Amino acid sequence: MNAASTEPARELRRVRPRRGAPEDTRARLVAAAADAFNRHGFHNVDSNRIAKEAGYAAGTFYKHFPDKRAIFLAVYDEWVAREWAEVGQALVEPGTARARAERIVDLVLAHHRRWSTVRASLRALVAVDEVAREAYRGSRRRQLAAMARLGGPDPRRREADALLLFTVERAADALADGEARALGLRPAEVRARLVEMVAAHRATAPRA
Amino acid sequence: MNAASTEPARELRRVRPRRGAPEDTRARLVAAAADAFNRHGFHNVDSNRIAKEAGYAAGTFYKHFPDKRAIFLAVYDEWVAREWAEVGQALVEPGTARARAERIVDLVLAHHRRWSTVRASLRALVAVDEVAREAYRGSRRRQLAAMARLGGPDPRRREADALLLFTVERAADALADGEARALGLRPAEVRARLVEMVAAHRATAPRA
Amino acid sequence: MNAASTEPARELRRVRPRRGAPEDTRARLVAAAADAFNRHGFHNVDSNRIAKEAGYAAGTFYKHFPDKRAIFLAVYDEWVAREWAEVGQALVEPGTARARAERIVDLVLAHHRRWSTVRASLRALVAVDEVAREAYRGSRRRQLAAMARLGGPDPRRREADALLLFTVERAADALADGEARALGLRPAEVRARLVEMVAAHRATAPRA
Amino acid sequence: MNAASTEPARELRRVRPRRGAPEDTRARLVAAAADAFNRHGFHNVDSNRIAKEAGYAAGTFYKHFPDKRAIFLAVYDEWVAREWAEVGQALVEPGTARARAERIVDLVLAHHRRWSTVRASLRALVAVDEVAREAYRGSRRRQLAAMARLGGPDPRRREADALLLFTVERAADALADGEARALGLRPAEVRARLVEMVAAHRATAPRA
DNA sequence: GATGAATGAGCATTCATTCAT
DNA sequence: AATGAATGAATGCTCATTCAT
Repeated sequence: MNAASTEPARELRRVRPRRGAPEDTRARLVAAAADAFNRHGFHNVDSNRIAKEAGYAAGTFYKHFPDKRAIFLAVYDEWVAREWAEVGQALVEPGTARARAERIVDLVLAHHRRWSTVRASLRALVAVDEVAREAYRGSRRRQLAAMARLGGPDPRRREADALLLFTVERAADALADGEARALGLRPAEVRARLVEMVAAHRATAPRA
Repeated sequence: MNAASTEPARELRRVRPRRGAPEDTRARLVAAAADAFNRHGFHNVDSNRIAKEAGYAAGTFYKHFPDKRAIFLAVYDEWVAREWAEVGQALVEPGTARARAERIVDLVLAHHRRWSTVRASLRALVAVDEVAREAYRGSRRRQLAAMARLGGPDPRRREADALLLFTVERAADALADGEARALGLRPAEVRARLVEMVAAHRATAPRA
Repeated sequence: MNAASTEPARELRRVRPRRGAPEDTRARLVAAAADAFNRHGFHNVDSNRIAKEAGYAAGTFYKHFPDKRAIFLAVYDEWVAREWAEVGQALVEPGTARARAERIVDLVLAHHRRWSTVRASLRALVAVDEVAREAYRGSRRRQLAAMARLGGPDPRRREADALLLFTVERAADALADGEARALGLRPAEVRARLVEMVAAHRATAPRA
Repeated sequence: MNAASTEPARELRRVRPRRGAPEDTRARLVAAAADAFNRHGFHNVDSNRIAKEAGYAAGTFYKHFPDKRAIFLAVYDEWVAREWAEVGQALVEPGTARARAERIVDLVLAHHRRWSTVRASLRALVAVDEVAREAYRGSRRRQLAAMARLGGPDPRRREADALLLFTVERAADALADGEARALGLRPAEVRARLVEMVAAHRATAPRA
């Protein structure tokens, strides 16, 4: 009924009960994992540490996830879910196409800033791990399908949608992980150009 | 003076001498590493294996590289050197801007196809490792500087250059690693759009 | 008064009550454990799994058994009790010594077939675990004493009894676990020889 | 040319060189493993401990054996090789059939005393592990074939051979692991009966 | 009596790296 | 320059057991 409904309804208390609801434990583990993966990358995080940082013993981890990859993909799922929810929200808010484009670009930038290292880890994992690849691609397919629905039934635009997506994402990565700054790019200028591209794209235009 | 000069001058014999020139050993190790990293990703390759597949004993590796990261960066250096040499070559060849753009896009696509997994590994490593980050960014700075030189002294175009670079690279990644196909994108259409973007960009225009 | 009296009198209902009689719970756990131990061997079975397969939660197991070894020994006790009951029955049934011998050998073969893996686990455990050793040896002592009682008060025959027991058991193991077949032994021939040995042994002769 | 040729030619020095011949390392690991398995059983021994007790670091183990099962089977192989060599020797030594039978029984008893726990572990493993099963059965097949060769070409005796083998082994186990004593069996009497059985068996008769 | 989430010590295995030869 | 046996810290994962509910 309200935007907050995409947030976990249950507030995770700092002092956890000795025996909590599984979904709370899972959520705490995912939160700790997101943090750890984002700080150190998939391969520099170990499952014992995730558990400990979530406030649990090593073994608890494996009651909730079969392995490290699984929690990584859960982290990915959560990131995607949040990003889509917010972008979806931004798309239906009133205002000019440009205002919408600005909101979307800023949202994406914020998300990439938040998930920068996890993003890089994910792509590296996807390159090499079949299961991760399937999870990733499924998610991407749904994302592109959603974009297509926004733009009406012109299948020839699929490639245009994808290219815009790629550009915005790659630029957001560069802004998020410091590459843009290292290259001497002015963030505001990059952002402005992204906004322009998004605004120009029919997918963000109001539905006819 | 010709493209072949970027190739290793010395032909690496299959049957290596028991005690060869250091640069040959190094080259063989880098070649084996490139292959392994590209097949399995940085973290799934072990240094003993690289040595063995290059035809050496485990210890030999550490006579030529201080650690695994170092040889990974050497692989990166080689990839970049080859790509730039070829793209540089393509830029000065005669023909229309569109023909040049096609050559460049095809070159980049070929390179991304060849290095797809290493690319993903590199970005994951860069996200997390200071030394790799410096190496990567230095290389990127030089690349952007080269693009800037092509386009004349308009500093405001720096961001445009970078965005084009990002788009082409990200799209090439998607084509190379199967993401494009998984998303139902038509490779020819993606390529055509990239060619268009490159051709339209002033950096590929003949120098005034 | 009849053979069935060694069977659990109480029929274990499939749908167990949330809170049943302790002996029922125990029986269900032992049955599940027997099955699991026999399928995978003592060390490849975990107590949580036993509980779950008996239809209980992990903790319930420890309300009824102090540890995994204890339930294993309970399984052993049950196997022994059933085997003795049946063999004892066979011994008092009418017929020739040979017919009795056949019944006994077939019974033993059937039991070994049923308990083959548990038997191997037991001996491995006994070799290494003091408590299991005591339980096992007590049971064996009673068994040999029973055989001795059958044969009258000739203490010099103790070794002969034991050797027959060993031979029949070892051969039954080989038939049960596939070793005999792997060695190219003909089951019928092995059985025939066992029957002969048992028939010839005075323990199976009718009491004087 | 002499019996000693079945012994390792190379004397393993207590103070090992930092970098020895692989076969020495392997031999030391197998010796340590034999000891450990025999003391604590397969499942209560860990590979790190084997390595440490052989005087090596944990990782060294895995340079010589793929896993714990492999070294266990190597221990088994060595035990079998030694036992066969000694029994083979005893069979061709001069003397009466009875003297030969005594030597053989005593040899087998000594071996079972030495390997008692490993034997129990092996059978438990064989019950549950395909690879161990194959290794075990191959070895047993060869053993029975060797017995058959001793006794001439009477295929109907295969079962008799096997039953004798089973009886001697099982009794030797009982004597070795304390079961015989616990059952009140007199070792000398058991031994005497075994000798008798072996002497009576044609396999130990001099070749016609 | 039963639950089931949580525990935490333990274990098999890996791999970047060293160094005596 | 090359070898390759050896290292040992690290890590993913298991499982018997506990205890608050």
